[in-house]
Amino acid sequence: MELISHTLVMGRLNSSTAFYGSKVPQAMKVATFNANSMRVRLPIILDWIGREAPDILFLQETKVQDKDFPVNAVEEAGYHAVFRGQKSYNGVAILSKSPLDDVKTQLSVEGVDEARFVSGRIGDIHVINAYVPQGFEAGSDKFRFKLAWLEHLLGYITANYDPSSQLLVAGDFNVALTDMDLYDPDGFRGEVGFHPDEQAMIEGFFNWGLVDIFRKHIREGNQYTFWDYRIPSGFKRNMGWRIDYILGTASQAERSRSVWIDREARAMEKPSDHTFLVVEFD
Amino acid sequence: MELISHTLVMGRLNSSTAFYGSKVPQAMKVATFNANSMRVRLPIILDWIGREAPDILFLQETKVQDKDFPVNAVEEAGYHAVFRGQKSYNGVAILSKSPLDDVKTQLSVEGVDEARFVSGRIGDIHVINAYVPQGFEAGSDKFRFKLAWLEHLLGYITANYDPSSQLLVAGDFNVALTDMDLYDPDGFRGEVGFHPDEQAMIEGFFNWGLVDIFRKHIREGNQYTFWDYRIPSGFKRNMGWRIDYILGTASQAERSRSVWIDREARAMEKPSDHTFLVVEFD
DNA sequence: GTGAGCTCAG
DNA sequence: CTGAGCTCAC
Repeated sequence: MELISHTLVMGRLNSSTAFYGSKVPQAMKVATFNANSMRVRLPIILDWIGREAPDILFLQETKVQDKDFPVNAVEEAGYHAVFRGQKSYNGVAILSKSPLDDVKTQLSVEGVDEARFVSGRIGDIHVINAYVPQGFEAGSDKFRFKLAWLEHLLGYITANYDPSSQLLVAGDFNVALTDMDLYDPDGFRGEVGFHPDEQAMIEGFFNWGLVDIFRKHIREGNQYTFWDYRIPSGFKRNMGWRIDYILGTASQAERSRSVWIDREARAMEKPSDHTFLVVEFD
Repeated sequence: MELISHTLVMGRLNSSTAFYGSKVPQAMKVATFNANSMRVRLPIILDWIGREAPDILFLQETKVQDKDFPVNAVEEAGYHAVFRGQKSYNGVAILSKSPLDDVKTQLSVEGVDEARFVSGRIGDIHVINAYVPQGFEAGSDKFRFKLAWLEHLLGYITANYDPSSQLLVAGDFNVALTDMDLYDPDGFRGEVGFHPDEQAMIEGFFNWGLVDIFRKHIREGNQYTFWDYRIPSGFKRNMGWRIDYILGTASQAERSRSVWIDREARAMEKPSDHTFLVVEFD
């Protein structure tokens, strides 16, 4: 499908198109993936979008400066790309079949302007891609920055969007929410990534009106999107964390039909430590 | 073919073999290759020995410590390996169909014991593999060390071998001898790699009785074994140097039938900056 | 330009 | 364990 984009509504659409001027949403597929290097994972990403044809793919940890972002390869695959990167760390991108409007790539927190945020709009669908700071260690400065960044993001959302709007917030939140969401809850309770202060921040997103679309559909545990490279055979032993999310306002949660985690992408050459989380909408 | 090895002469050969106890040399193929990393070039090397089936392959710049040398892969390809490596730099190895006897891996010069030398014997054929220091810059300490190392190698040869013996000395000498042997002789005259002092040292090897087997067979220029990575399209433009050699005593030069440089190996994935130099013997 | 190995971060 | 980017050497 193609989303009805702003430019189309503005009049460039020819009269034979069914949904001209309509606000009726169309089926779409959305995915998020912490690539852990756009350049290293480019073959996996091109293969994946070739096979799965998502309408929108949110990418985190692209670890590539804008001048080196592989725009051509992405465009040859039939996608538009918006991105903001920096040297070595962080970096986010949104690939989409239809171009993104109203693009924003900055969310400065405490004067720190890391490449962790991209937002935009495709037709009536508003999208935010977030790469939440990892936080290093509970109680550390980096941990406090993580909480501040989450608070700032939520503040930005409440100030700029309405719970009744069509909004998706996807990305790597670096927080597991419940005992179902990581392989050793007792071992990590109170540690970074599984700390009550982080979880309370995420609850704030829910309280505002965002829904964890994966959890709406799937109630089982042991469903992870991240496996630490440092744990020997961690993927095979499924010692992972569910820390990547696709959140949606009520309207989006409502029209979400199915959700799945692509464990196959981990069988490819040079897998990332994360994998693809996918939501399909009616 | 299989060379008549020491162990065979010692009695393990069955009586149907033609050359039992004989000193008559058999046809063999010998090659030298500066791998510039044994680990990175392993696919190229395995492919090459699989296709070309050399009896002996001399390798330089293996850049791998002995504990990490890919012995298994080499043995699975049907070769014995002797090697001496160090971290990051230098490193030499000899792969051979028949095992090498009387292996020596040390040639300490001025107290510096870098991994630049392996010698051994297969039957009556004595072999030396040398990775001569690059020399940095004419007149530098490293340049003087290069000359000292060459002098020491020649002294070692004259002290331990006889010009009438069957001796091969192969490797990367990091010296071009004449204007035919590099792409810009006037540009590099007197520079490291094309300096009269280095050339005089190599002449010493010839004066003792070693023959540059390539040059015995091929009189043309523009025949190179090394192309500096840093020169844009240097290989395509054939801006190279002939600095790798297979030298032999008179008896070996005599029975050398043909010599060639394998430019095809440079078309493979991740080519080295050097390529294979090959001599076939009757 | 390329490889090794180091530091930093995850 | 993995990636980036740095230094070093060639």
